[in-house]
Amino acid sequence: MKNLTKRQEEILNLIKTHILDLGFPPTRADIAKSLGFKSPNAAEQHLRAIEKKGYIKILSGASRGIVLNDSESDQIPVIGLVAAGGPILAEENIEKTIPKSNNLLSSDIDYYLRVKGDSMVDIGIFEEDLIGVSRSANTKVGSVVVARINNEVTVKTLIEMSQSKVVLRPENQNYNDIIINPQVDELAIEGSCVALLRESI
Amino acid sequence: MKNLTKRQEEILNLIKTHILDLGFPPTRADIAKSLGFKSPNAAEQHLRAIEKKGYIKILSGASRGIVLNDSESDQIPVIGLVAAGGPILAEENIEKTIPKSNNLLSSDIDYYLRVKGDSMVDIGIFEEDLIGVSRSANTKVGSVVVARINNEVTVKTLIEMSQSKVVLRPENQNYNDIIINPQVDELAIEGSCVALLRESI
DNA sequence: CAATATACTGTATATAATTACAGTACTAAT
DNA sequence: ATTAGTACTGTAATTATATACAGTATATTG
Repeated sequence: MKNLTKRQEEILNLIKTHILDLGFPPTRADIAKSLGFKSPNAAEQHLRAIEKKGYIKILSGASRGIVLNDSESDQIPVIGLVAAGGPILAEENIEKTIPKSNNLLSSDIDYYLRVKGDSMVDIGIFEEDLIGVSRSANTKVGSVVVARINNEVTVKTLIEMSQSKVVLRPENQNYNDIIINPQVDELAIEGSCVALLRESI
Repeated sequence: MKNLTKRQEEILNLIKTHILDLGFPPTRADIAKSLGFKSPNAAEQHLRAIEKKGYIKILSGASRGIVLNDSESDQIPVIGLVAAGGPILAEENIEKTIPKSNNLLSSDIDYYLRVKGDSMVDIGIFEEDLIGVSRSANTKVGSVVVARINNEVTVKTLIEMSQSKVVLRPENQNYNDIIINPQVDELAIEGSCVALLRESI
C-alpha cells in the first residue's frame, strides 16, 4: 500500500480517534475545524487522496460515510511457522491478524506466536496455543522468552543471562537446558511472553 | 437498566449491526427503511425511548449521532469465585467484563470463568487462567465442561454421561474421577469450555 | 518543461438528516 | 377515568453535509 503523506496520516488518525471517541466518523467540516482548515473542501480532497491510496473508502451520498479499510494498525499479527533466517514479522510468516481488543489481554502484545512442539507443557503452554509476545517488555531471568538461536526461533524460560553464558530451559522434564555462549552462537531475544490464548480446548 | 420493548430491541440491534457492517450508525431514514416505517419520525421516537432507558445517547445536531452506551451486550463477564447456591452469572460473581472482540476467540463465549485449583493442569489449564465458556456449544463426551454438582461449580472433562451415571475426570493424575448419579445428586452442565486466556505468563 | 501530486482558500448548491408539530390507535398503570 | 407509554403516519422546516467548481501556491517526477 502506498505511503501516506504526513498530513494525510494526520487526517487518518483524526478519523480513527473520532471513531474511537464517538463511535462514528467525522464530517468534512469536523476535520477542517480540527486541523484548522478554512474550507471543508481541504478535508474532502485529502480524503480523496487517502481513498486513492487504499486506506479508506468513501461512500458517496452518505453523511460520515468514511469506511476504514482494515489496516495493519490495530490488528495484531499471528505468526504461524517462522521461516528460518528471516525476521519473525516477515509477511510470509503471518498466518492471520486479529483485532487488538482494548482490555482483553495486555495491550503490550506485538504479535502472537503459534506454539510448535511440547517443550513448555509443564507450565501449561501446549502445541497450537498462541502466546502473546511483547518486544518491549523487559526480559528478566524467569521470563518466558522468544529466542532466536542461529536463526531458529524457540520459546523457552530464561534462566541465566551473562556476557558469556545464556541458559534457556524447556519446561518439560524430558528436555535438557540449552546453554549458549552468545560469543560463539548467534542469539537474539525477540521478546517475552505476556499472555496465552487457546482457541480450542 | 430498564428493559427495552421488543421493537426497541430490534432497533438497537439494527444500530449495532449497522455499526458493525459499515462503521457508523444509521440515520432515522435508514432505520425506517429497514423496519418498513413510512416516516422517519417513527425511528426518531423509538430512539428517544431507547435513550430515555439509557441504552444510547443521541447527540443533537450531529448526523448519525447515536452513541451506544457500554451495555452488557457486547461485554463478556469474567466470573471470579462462584458463590455457592446462586447462578453463575449472578452479579456478585462478576469480577469484571471484557469487550467481546470479533475474531479473537470463538464468538460463542458467554462468559469467562477464572480457574481455581490445579485439577486440570495436565491439559494445560492452570490456576488463575480464564476459560471461555459457551452455554450453547454441544457438550459431548470428551468435552471440558463447567458442571455444577450440588451447588458447587467445577471444571472437568466429561467422560461418560447416561441417565444413571455421569463421570467427570480431573486432568491431574493426583485426583480421581468423580462419579455421580444424577438421580441422587443434583447435577447441571452449565456449559463447555471453548477457549482459554492466560493474562500473565 | 509539462504533468502530476500536495496542500490548501472560497463559494455555492443539492441533498442528507435531524427534528418539530399534528395526528391516530392501542395498552398498561395509577 | 386519566395519564403515560408504545407504536406508528404524514408533513415540513431547518440545519448538516457532501461535493462540485474555480482558484493559488509549492514540490516532485518523467
